[in-house]
Formats: sequence, structure tokens, C-alpha cells
Amino acid sequence: MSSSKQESSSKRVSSSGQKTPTAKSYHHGDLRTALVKAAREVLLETGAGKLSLRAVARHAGVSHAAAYYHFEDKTSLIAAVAIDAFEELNHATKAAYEQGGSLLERSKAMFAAYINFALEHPQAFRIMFLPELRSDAVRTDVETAGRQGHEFTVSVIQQLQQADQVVKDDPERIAISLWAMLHGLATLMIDGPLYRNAKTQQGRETLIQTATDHLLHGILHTANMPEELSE
Amino acid sequence: MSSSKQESSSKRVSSSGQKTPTAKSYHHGDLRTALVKAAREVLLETGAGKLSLRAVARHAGVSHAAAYYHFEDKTSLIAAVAIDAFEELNHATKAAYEQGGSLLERSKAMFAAYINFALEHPQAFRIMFLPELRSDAVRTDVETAGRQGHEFTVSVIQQLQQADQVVKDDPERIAISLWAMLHGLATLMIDGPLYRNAKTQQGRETLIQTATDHLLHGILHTANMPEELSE
DNA sequence: ATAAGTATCTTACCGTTGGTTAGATACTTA
DNA sequence: TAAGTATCTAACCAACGGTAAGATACTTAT
Repeated sequence: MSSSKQESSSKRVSSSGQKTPTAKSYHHGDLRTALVKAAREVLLETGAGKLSLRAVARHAGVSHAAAYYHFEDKTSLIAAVAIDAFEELNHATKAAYEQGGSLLERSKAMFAAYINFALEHPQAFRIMFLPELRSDAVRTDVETAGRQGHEFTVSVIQQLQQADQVVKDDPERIAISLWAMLHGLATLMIDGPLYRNAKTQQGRETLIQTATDHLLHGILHTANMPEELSE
Repeated sequence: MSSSKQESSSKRVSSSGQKTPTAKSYHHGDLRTALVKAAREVLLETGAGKLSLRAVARHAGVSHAAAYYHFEDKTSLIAAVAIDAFEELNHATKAAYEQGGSLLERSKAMFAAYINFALEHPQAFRIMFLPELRSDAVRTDVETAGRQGHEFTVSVIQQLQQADQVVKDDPERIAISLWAMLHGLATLMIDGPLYRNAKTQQGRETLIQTATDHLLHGILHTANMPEELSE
């Protein structure tokens, strides 16, 4: 019944001659992206778990049934929001990495950017990892959006290995360990028992600093702790 | 209106003479714990985000309004489920630690137990870290239930430090780093991009093994990797 | 024992939600 | 300009969280 409608209307904003870009005529123009944007805005006031499709449609100024011409499902709308947020996160981490400093400093800035994104956009961050976006039958789009960030991390690890700064382990596995550490720290800070420690900017930086240092240097006594990185 | 009712009826199962322990009379006996138990069972078939108070009451054989005499809120019921699950997790990790082997082996078994609990009870694990259980006004009970596990981890770290196996850093911070790593790995495995890698028992063990090793030994080239732990 | 008081449960109701269907409106294209 | 199609609204449904009023049973004082 409604199979290929989403694709056919995806990116077609300024094709025909409309009076205003935000045309308020019967047909909206690009309701799909407008709904995603509206969802991000509604998300700022509503919990991620209680995000209502009807509230999003209300915010966009359309009836809730209109949304079903652009998204198969409420979950599909949420998935689109998640992909949008993933792209934003990927952009933020890349931007942090491409700033000045040594290779290791830029890497650490990238690590911090991941957590800072979670702290600055907690609702979006929660959406990105909602269980129903994975367990559902086919949701490969969200998966690929998430994997892009992972692949970038792998490339950073490889660069660090080529510069002889990181052990020559499987970069894929190192990236996973790194991601797990960052992701765990972020979720514990926004939804877990660390959310009290993360209230002040000082507390956040300390948490990020010590955790990444522990991963970088190890916590076993047999591993030495050089001071060249305490910076 | 309903302030001290929950406390007054908490633990009073076999006080008066009832014919059967699972008395199906008008008054239930201990509906509160029955609802928590029912919620855990319903949770096995329903997603954690879509857990319905009415379905839980239905499963327990009572009307949904009856639940409101034992829980202020749907969130309060979920909080009780989370506390129940936290206690189960704490018990599992302690049990893993108290098994045979060296101190480090027992510690690593405890780390693995955390992730295995998440993999074996993903729905309960998700409930434990639902955002609404933290951001809500006063939900200190869930917090303390979660903190108990953390404090136990701190004590394990301290034991490792006394045995000269772990650097003499602040044990609190080390425990946080450890928890972040384990928690991140667990969530990425059940709700994140690693859930494909975690389908086989082999894949899970490899993920746990390499990640904990990375944290224990560090990934920087300046840190050495002793083989006494590769086991 | 009995009556009053209280805790717990059911039934009935409310507004909101996710989702579907039928019909209205506008864009597209021949 | 007419037919066809995409997109929207209005109306409807079942299920949900939550509340209020009344039914039932346990408790306790007398």
C-alpha cells in the first residue's frame, strides 16, 4: 500500500515555483525534513521516551495523519531523527579532530567531542540508541549512520599506529574498546549514576580526562604511566 | 491523598491466616511484589520502552487501577522493577567474584558477569537505565540500588591495589572508568552497533576479553603488554 | 460478636496516543 | 483542460495512563 512513497518525495524542496520557501499551502513542500526538524525541537521539551508523533505533527502545523505519508511508522520517524543526530555527531567529532595540536591531542579532542555531544544534546543522544531502532526488522539506515563514526575512529587509530603512538593491535578492536569507554561514560553521565558528577564543567572534564587516560595507559601496575600525556 | 500507603503494605505476606499462599480472594496479599514479578515476566515479551502498566496488571490478574494503590505512578512501578533488577545484578557480580581463582581472575569474572547479565536480561538492563528514572524529581531509591554495585567495585579495586596489582590511583575514579567501559560495551552490544558481533558466544567473549584487556593494559605504545593475563 | 474505620480492589470514565480509512485538495502531465 | 497521482484533513478505532466512585474485606475498639 505505501511502499515507495518515502523515497519519491525525499529531497525536492525548491523544484517548482512556490511563492515562499516555507509555503503554507495545502501541500507542504518538504514535510519530511520539516517533521524531523520539528521532532528535534519537541525533543528539547519532552523526554525521548515520551516523544509523541502527534505533538511533532502539531509542532509542524499539520495533522498527525500527514506524517504517515512520509514515515511508515512512529519508529521510522524516530529513526530519521536518529540518523539526523548521528550525522551531527559525526560532524562534531570530525571537526574536533581537524583542529590544531598534535595527533594525540586532536584524537583526545575528538574523544571529548563525543561525550560533549551527548551532554549537550542528551535527548538526541538517547534517541540514537533507542532499542527499537536496532531490534526492529530492517533498520540498516540507522546502523550505517552509526557505523560511519566508528569507521572514522578506526582510521584515527590507524593514523596513531602509523605514528607509533598506539600498540599495533587490531585497530577495529581498539576502536570498539574506545567507543565502549566513551559511550559508557556518556550514558552514565546523562542517564546513570554519574549524572551528579557531570553537573559542573569541571566535573565533566575530570571524568573525561581520567577515564580516557585510564584506557590509554591501562590500570594494571605492570603498565607504566608516562607523564608526557598528563599535559 | 496517597502518601504512606506504599510503606504500610510493603512486606506483609503471611501475616494473617490465609488458606493458600497465592490467595485469590478479593484482597491479594502482596500485590506490590506480585506486580514487580509480573512486570519482569511481561518484560520478556514486550519492549522495555513499551511496557504497559495495564498489561502488567492483566498479567497479575487484577484491574489496572489496583496498581495505583501500590505505586504512585507507572514510573514508580518501573523504578521498583529497576531496583529489583539492580539487586539481581549486584548479586550476580558478587557471586562471580566469590568464585575460585586468583584475585585478578575473580575480578575479571566479575567484569564479565556485568556484561553477561546485560546480555541475558536485556530488557531488565534497559529498564535499569531508563532516563525517566534519573531526571525525575526524587528517585533516590534507584540511585542507591545502583550505587551499591559501584561501591562493591570500589572495594574490589582497593583489594587489587593492596595486592599491588593495580596502580595506586583514586579507586573511585578507576571504578568509574571500569564501569564506563563495561557499561558502554554492554549497551553497544544490546542496543548499539555491536549487537551483531555479540550474537555468538564466541563473539561476546572476544569482545569482553579484548576490551577489558585494553583497559587493563592501555593502548598507548609506551605501555607494555605483559602476557601473564592473556590466559 | 458487632459495629466503625480503613485498606484494597473493581467498574466506569476521561483525555491522549499510534494507526487506519475515506474524502478533500493541489500538483503533474499528457 | 482533463485525468491521474501525491499529499493533506477529518473522523474513527483500540489501547494507554490516570482519576473518581463505589464494592469488598481486613482490622480494631467496644
